[in-house]
Amino acid sequence: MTDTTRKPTINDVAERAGVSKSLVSLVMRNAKSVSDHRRAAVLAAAEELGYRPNAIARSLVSQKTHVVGVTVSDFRNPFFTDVVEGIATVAKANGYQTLINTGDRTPHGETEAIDTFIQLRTDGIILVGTVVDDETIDRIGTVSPLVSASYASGSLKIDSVVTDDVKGARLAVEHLVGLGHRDIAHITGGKGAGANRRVRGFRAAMKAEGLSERARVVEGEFTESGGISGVAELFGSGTKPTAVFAANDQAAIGVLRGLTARGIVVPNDVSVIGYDDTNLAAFEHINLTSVHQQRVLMGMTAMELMLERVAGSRQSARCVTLEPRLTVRGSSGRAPS
Amino acid sequence: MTDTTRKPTINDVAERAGVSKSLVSLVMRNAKSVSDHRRAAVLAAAEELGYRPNAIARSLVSQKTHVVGVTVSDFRNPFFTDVVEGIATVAKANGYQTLINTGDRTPHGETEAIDTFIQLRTDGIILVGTVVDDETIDRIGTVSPLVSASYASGSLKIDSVVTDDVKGARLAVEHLVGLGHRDIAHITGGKGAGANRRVRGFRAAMKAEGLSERARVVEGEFTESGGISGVAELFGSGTKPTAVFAANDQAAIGVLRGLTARGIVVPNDVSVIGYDDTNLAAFEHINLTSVHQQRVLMGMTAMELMLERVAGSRQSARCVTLEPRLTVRGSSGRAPS
DNA sequence: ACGTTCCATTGGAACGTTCCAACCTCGTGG
DNA sequence: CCACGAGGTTGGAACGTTCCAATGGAACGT
Repeated sequence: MTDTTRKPTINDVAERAGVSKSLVSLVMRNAKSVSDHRRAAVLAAAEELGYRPNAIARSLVSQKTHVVGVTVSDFRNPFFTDVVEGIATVAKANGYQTLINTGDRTPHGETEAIDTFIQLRTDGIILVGTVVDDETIDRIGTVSPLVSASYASGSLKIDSVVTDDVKGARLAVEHLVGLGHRDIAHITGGKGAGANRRVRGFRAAMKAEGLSERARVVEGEFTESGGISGVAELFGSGTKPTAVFAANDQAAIGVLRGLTARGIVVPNDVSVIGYDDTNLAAFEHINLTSVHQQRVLMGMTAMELMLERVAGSRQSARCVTLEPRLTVRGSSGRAPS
Repeated sequence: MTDTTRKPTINDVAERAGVSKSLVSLVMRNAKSVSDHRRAAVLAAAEELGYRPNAIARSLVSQKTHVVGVTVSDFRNPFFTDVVEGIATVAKANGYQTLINTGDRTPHGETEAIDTFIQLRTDGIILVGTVVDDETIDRIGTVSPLVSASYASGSLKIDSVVTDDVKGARLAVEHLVGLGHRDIAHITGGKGAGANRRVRGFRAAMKAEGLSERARVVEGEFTESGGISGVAELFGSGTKPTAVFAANDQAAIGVLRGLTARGIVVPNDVSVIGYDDTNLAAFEHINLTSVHQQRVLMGMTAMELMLERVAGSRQSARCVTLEPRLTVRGSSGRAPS
């Protein structure tokens, strides 16, 4: 009562209800061994004062925050927002909050974001499409439960959940070859999470089809401009491909744009395939054939792995692999004869 | 030294460096009145132990968390992610973290999310495109600094930042009228934030043009399906419009889709205008004329208002209005004669 | 030589909870 | 009638920081 602006504490409630703070604490956590009339009195007092338990103080003593930190490399990429949605859904269902941070796509920024989580003592950290190196991941893994989504870390300390990108790339190649394409190019995702596996998958699949020497690979990025510059390189010199497999949907959209600007018609002249099968690909006016990733499931699985770790029910590292599949739309068609 | 797994505390560092915990505290907050050799000793000890200050304990005594809670109604709408990006940028630049939560688009879910923020004692709360009612907003405003983005609350306790949607709608109408259109329809955003203002602006602008009786308004939603059903209604019966103004880009994309399905050519037969001017509108294959909102600026402004409140440098409520402008692309053209 | 000021440093009291051992008060069985 | 256990309740000690008043020197001017 001394200061009317200050938020009421457990002691204020106790005083008003005429009980000890310990009893208020028990009521707030609805313990069973509390008599009905006391419980009612406490709840009434709490209601009257507008008391809300202080999660900060609670965390300090219980050594649990019920918050998991999530770093996401790019907020604008719908792939990531879907993964985050999956994480948030499972988190909320289990009484966890999510603290979201973006590392500005740089290793340094992301490391800083992670450090903040450590200082905040989040119960765990989930990296979505991380760009930090394995050594750093390993180091953090010793300090905090850590799960990586969309990037398979080499570290033995942490869990990860990824799509089988090698297979995803193979699905794309097989589809194109089935349509009669032989000169197929891949625009990579640069240093982005999963980019390596897609390149390897592409090369392996082309080899399996006996098309190794016709496979072209050019360096790109997981962005629209990455796709545009890839097209410039592919169609500037050398044998022009009849099909382009881009490392993600945003890059594929850049490819569509680059091709249109050159007067090349999709899919009549050139077929295009993306990766992720985001909502973008599904828009009728884009209508992009794309390798589907189970994005929301990826996020949900990541959070489930985290819950196992937090509960201490599992010590060993686990890597969950999700199956890709191909969603065929209008941007891929028969190879020109 | 008793427990090797436990995280080191300020006392461990103090002991190792041979100083008091108070001095360690000073070094950690890099206060100036510390001798160089002691500072070096403390930093060395901290480094060796891998000490990271516990932000929880710090918050408890300082009564500041340096975290702001952000509720966002729909993660998948790129408009919101841009606003959040603006918030996060300014927050980070000022040493604040953002805790993001989605209320599952329901008032109840959002209220719950807000309550969690209150228990966590976030320094403030920013609502992005909120769906909760004015009364609740008002109540929360007495407990915590509160800023609403994209929705102008009637509450006098809280700050808000919105786009001048009445003017935005007028820009759309004037553009269409300038192209010779007279039968113009509007598909609304239903109960979404800002939807009302856009309807009012549309009606007012049509009236100003002397076209009140030719204005058609049908109920929609801020989603693709909202646009599709709007088209079904508009072109199912009654005078068919030559131009459709949708309440946001996602709905406009639904409109494009619905029109294409009916064999109606854009913009030759019908012109379409969206709202938000998201990245979607800019995609070459969508190429949508749209009313531009300064999304990132909206987020940045919201966070700046929050900072003023947190610093206590302002008590009175403020409502910042941002200017819309029209981005003309390929989906709007001259009215058919 | 002696106050005075200033700087570096310190221990103890907060902050608002939970946890734990201890304490009543019954009722019950021996 | 007493020992015992169980249910309900309590005060004090954590948790890991920051804040504050106090301390001990060193430097300074007179």
